Amino acid sequence: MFIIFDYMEPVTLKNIASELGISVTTASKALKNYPDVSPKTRKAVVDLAKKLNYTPNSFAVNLRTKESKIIGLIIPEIVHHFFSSVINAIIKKAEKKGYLVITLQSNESDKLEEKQIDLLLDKRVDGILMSLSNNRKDLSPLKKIIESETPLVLFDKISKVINCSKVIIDDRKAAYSATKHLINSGCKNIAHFRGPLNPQNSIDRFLGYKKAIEDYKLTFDKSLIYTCEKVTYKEGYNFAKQLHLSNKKVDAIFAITDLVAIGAITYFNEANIKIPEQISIIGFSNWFMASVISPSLSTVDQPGNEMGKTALKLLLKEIKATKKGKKIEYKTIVLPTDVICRNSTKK
Amino acid sequence: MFIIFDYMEPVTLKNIASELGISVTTASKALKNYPDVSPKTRKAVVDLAKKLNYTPNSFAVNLRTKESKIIGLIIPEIVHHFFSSVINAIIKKAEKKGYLVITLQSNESDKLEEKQIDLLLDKRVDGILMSLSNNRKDLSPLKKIIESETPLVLFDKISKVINCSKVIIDDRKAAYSATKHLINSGCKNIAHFRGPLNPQNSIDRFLGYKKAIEDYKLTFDKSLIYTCEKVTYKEGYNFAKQLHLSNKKVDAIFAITDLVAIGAITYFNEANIKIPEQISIIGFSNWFMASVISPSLSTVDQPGNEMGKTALKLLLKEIKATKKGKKIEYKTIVLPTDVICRNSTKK
DNA sequence: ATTAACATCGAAATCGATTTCGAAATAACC
DNA sequence: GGTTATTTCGAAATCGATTTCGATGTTAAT
Repeated sequence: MFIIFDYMEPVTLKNIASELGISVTTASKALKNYPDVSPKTRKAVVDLAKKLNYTPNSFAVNLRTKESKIIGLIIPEIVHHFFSSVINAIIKKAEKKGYLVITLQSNESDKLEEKQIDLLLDKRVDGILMSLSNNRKDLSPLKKIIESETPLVLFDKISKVINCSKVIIDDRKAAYSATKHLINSGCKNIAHFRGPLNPQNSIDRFLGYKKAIEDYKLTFDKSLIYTCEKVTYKEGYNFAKQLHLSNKKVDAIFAITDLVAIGAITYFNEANIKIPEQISIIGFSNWFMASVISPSLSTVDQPGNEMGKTALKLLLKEIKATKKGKKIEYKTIVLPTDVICRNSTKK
Repeated sequence: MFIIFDYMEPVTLKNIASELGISVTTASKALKNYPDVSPKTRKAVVDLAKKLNYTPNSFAVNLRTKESKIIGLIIPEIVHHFFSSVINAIIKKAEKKGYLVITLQSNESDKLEEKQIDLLLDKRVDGILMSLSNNRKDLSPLKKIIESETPLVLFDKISKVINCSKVIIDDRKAAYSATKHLINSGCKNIAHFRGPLNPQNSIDRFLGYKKAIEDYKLTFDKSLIYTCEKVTYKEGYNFAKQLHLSNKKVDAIFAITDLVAIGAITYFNEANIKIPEQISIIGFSNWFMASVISPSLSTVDQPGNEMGKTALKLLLKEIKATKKGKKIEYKTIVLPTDVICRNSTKK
C-alpha cells in the first residue's frame, strides 16, 4: 500500500542526485552513458531512476535540444476514408520513429488553415505535413513555414508553385486510365461529374478525362460536364437525376469521387436503370464502400496508406537533414494508381 | 527583398530587450501587460515584437508553466466512421479552447495502448481522452495516468471500475430499443450478431437484446447468437451465410455494428433473399453508408460528435480544476440514442 | 620520486520565459 | 525640507536537462 502525499516531490535529476549525494551533472551523464562515470555510480543512478520511475522532463529536453519530436498534420477533412487512412499511416509510422502527431482539420477553410499553420509553428513542431484546402490561393502562409526552416511536405492536394517536397498521384493519368477503361468497354458518350474549379487534382482529373475522350476520337461535349461544389453524395445523386431527366444520350459516367459515384448509383437503382447495361459508372479513390455497394463500383485506387507513409518518410529525412544543417533536396514522388474493375462497368 | 542570412538570430525576449537597451524582465512585462511598465517602454516593446514577428518560445513557456496545452487522445481505430467523427469533434473544440491534440491509435492492442499512455505521460500532456481497446484487462496503466495527476476521461469503450469521468451511451438500453423495434414490426425469431466477449459495450448490447427478447415473451435461443471477433464486414457476410444455410427459422437480425449489418445485407442481396420481407436487419452506429446501402439500413444512432464534445468539455474542466488544486468530481454522462427506421426493417 | 596519463567528478553556463523582490527615481504630501 | 507614495525598472532565481571545461585524485611510466 502506497501513501500518496498531497505534495509529491517530482522525480527530477536534481532529486536523484541529492538522494545519492552526487551532482546533477553526474546523474545526467550516468543515464546518458557518458564514459566519465564510474560503474558503481552509474549503477546507483540507473537503479534509483528505475525505482523512482524517472522520465526526463520533456519540456526541459525540448528547450535544450530545440526539438519537440512532434509533427503537425493539416488536412481538409478527417471524416473521409481517404484522409483517415492517410492519418492512420502517418500516425503509426511516426510513432515507430519516435514522433507524435498533432492533427488539425482545415475544414476547407483557408483562413482556418492559416491559423493552424501559425499554431503549429508556435508549438515549434519539427515538421509539417499538409494537404491543402480547396480555397487556398494565397501561398504566403506556406512560404512562412519554409522561411521558419520547418520542413514541409505537401501531399495529395498540393501547390505546384511552392518549393518543397510533395507526394502525389498522377491525377491526370489516373483519370485518363479510368476514362479509357470506360471507352474500352464500349462506352461512347461519357459524362464527367467533376470537382470544383480550383483544386489542382480536380482540374487534372478533368483534363485526363478530356484527353482520353479526344485521343480515342470521341467528341468532347461540354454539356456532359457537371461540376460538384462540395463533392458530396447528394450532388452525385442530383446530377444523375438531372442527367437522366435531360434525356441526353449518355452511356457512362466518370465521377470525381466514389462518394459522388455512389450517389449516382443510388439514383439509377431507384430509377430502375441498369448498371452497367444502360449506364456504366466509375469512381475514384477506392474507399471501402465501393466494394460493398450494389453493384460494386469500379474505381481508381488511390493509395492513402502509401501516401501517408511516403510523405512522412520524406519529412523525417528533411528533419534529419535540417538538424545537421545540410541542404535539403526537394523531391516530388508520384505514386502509381490502378483501375479496379468491378460490376459497375462492363468487361 | 529580404536577405536571409545563414544564421538568423532567433527572435527572443533577450534580443528584443538588448535591441531596445532594456532588461529581459521589462520586455516580458511589457508584453504581458504588467502595470509597472511605462507606456512609452511598453509601446516600444510591443512595436518591435510585432515588427520582428515575435512569438514566445513554447518550450520555455511549457517548462515554466508546466503546461503543454496539448491533449492526448487514444482510440482503437481511426478509419472508422464513429471514431473519426469523435476525433473530428474533439480536435475542433480543443483548438477553439487553445489546445492541440495528439492522436494515437491502439489498433485494439493492449500492449500498444500501454506504450502510448507512457508516451503521452512522458510528453506531459495536460489531459488524456481514451476509448479502450477490446483486450484491456489490466487496468494498472489507467491507474498510472490517474496517479500522475493527469486528468483522464474515458468515452464509449470504458471500464466501469476505473475512477474517472466517463461519457457513454446506454448500450443496453439502445440495444433493447433496437430489438424492441424488430419485435414491434412483427419479428419473432431474432438472431444477434454480437461483438467480442470482453468489451463492455459488446456485452451490454447483448444483454439489451436478451432482455427485450425475454420481456416480450420470445424464447432466447443461444444458437442464434453469432460472435464476431473482429467486427468486420466479412464476418457479417459470413454469419449471414451460415445462418441462411443452417435453415434456422429466423426473421430478423440485430447486428452489433452497421458494418456487420451491411455485410449481412450484401449476402442476402446476393442470395436473393428479400429484406425486410424475408428477413429484417437492424444495425448500430448510424454511419453514413447506412443511409446509402440498398435497402437503407435501420440502425441506432450513436452520437459521435456529441460524445467527442462532451468528453472534451469534461476534460477541460478537470484540467482547470487540477491546475487550481481543486478536487475533481467525477461524472458519468450518458448520451441519448435514437432508433432510426429505414428500409431494412418493416414498419 | 617525479611526471604523465587517466579516471572520476562537479561548477557553471545554457536553452527562453516568467516572477519575485528590491532598488532607484520621481512625485506627492505634511 | 523631509518623509512617504508611487512609478519604473532590473538582478537574480526558477523551471529541468544538457554539456563544456576545469578540478581533483589515482595509477602508470620514467
